[in-house]
Amino acid sequence: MATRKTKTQDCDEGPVTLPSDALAERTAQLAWAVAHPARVRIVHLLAHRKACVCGEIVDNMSLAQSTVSQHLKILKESGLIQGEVDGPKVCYCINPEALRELKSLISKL
Amino acid sequence: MATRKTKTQDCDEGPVTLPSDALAERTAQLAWAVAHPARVRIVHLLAHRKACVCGEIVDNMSLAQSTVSQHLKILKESGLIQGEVDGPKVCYCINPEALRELKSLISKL
DNA sequence: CTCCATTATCGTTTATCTACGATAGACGAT
DNA sequence: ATCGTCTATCGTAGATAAACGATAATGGAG
Repeated sequence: MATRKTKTQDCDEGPVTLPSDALAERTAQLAWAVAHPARVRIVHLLAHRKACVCGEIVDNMSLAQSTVSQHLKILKESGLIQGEVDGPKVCYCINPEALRELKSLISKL
Repeated sequence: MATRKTKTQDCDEGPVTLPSDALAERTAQLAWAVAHPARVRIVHLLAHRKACVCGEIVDNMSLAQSTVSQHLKILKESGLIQGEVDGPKVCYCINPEALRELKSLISKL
């Protein structure tokens, strides 16, 4: 333990509070999912149109189709969005529960 | 076969709503700052102790000092935390405004 | 079956992150 | 001035991300 007894007026001496490892990792995981402008836009888009979208996402993003597909995969893996096959197309939609989880975890920071 | 597919039922045909580029990028930037478990822990720690902390952070994290310092730099660059030199030590504290901004941006997703 | 549209995946390149040890700089104390 | 402490930076290595084009896979239409 360091010998810091004097002049601690600047520092709060309260107990150290850290989130559990699992919580911190989940928070980081969800935050990371929206840690890219393209993914922010996708989440925003899906969150505001209640239902799914498909290749429209690509049209609204100045990125190659394969790149968008990769971002969609990342979002899907994080649980934030879900994809449903509808014929040759795929409809994506928000997973409201995961989005709520993200908001909740961030709000508790 | 049905002439009309389920698409028109599943998909909201409303206008496409996307956040402005600047907004999406700021959201991504702040999200990225907490997109690592170590940085989540640091932010959480600083947010719950009102004032600053220094090498304690290192002690509470099973990472090398240089690595922690790098994470602190990232957080500082994002604006989420601030560092104040106090003699040979450096006291870090949360930037409440930036933290509020992060929470606000995420909550609006 | 063949063609077309839609997505996902592969392979590659480039850039960035993450982690560490070593080292330099700043400061108080002796 | 020198020493010990604390923190930031440098240099490096390995892993991962981001972007693209090319290609495969799926399924509807003709």
